[in-house]
Amino acid sequence: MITDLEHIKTTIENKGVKASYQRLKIMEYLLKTKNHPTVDNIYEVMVKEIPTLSKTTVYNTMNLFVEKNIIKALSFTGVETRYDIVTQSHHHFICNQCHKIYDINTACSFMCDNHKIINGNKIEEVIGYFKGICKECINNKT
Amino acid sequence: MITDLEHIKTTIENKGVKASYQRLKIMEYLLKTKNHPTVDNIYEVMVKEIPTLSKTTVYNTMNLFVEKNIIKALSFTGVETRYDIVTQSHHHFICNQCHKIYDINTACSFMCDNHKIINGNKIEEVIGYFKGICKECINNKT
DNA sequence: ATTTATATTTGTAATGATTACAGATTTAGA
DNA sequence: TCTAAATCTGTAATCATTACAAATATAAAT
Ligand SMILES: [Mn+2]
Ligand SMILES: [Mn+2]
Ligand SMILES: [Zn+2]
Ligand SMILES: [Zn+2]
Repeated sequence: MITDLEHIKTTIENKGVKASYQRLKIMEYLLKTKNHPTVDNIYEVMVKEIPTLSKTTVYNTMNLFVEKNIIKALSFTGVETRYDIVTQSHHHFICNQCHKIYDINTACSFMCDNHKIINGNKIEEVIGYFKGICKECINNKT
Repeated sequence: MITDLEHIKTTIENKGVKASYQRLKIMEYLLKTKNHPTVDNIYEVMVKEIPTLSKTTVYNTMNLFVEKNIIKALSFTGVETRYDIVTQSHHHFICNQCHKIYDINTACSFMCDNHKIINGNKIEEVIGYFKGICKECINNKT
């Protein structure tokens, strides 16, 4: 996994985003931990490395990254938006107990991306996710 | 379609909800217009019939109805929660242009409800919806 | 019918995520 | 170095929703 700052720099600059120190470090964090973080998650971790960091900068950076298709914004039933460094279409499993988010990459009829039209309506995006109890939480239940 | 107030009364009382005037009228509205309204939508319409109506009552009523499985709360990517009088599992198409919400009832592999376990995680609920341009908006595009 | 207890409604204040905005700082170019 | 543009920062505003307590309505008891 490439998390070298130079590589990250070229990666985001190729997407048309100037690579400021804050943006680089936030991008590094997103690549390192692919855990669908909230703005708060990112802020809490990054402010330790960048003590002057403002939460507004995290919001601005997330919005910019989404706009430039560097990340995807996910909004599950909860309140806070979550961000996904994996932009290719995939779905998620959200644990009702520990609230962890898992990527679902197995080929699943879930995404019938092949239906381009449904009831006469033109599909541009298919959003889907599962909710339930995750593997870990099942095992931890004695 | 049964929208007679007496019928509505027994319907919601069968679900264990006392049928106050506000609750009855709100339920009547939900049954009449099955358009996945927001709290604001409901309030704006109902306050004309019940001038003393408080928006808090609409919130309280929606939360109670959801709790008692009379309606379902839907949260798409937007901000406001929408409410669905149709509680049986089905999916939706949201128009990116006119923001109308359509029910998708056609048998669609989309909902692989049959997978009870995915990657070891126990599925309790499958959430899915499509986004795109709806039939009407396509036709209105000259 | 009058009193009393319980449930519901109402209005306002609080919360929490996100955005708006303007001043401070950094970066890049002349 | 000097200047202009971009970025960052902190605070105030916004907006959906909830918390809460007082007011009202409903039901039960006398
Ligand atoms: Mn993901
Ligand atoms: Mn529906
Ligand atoms: Zn879990
Ligand atoms: Zn439309």
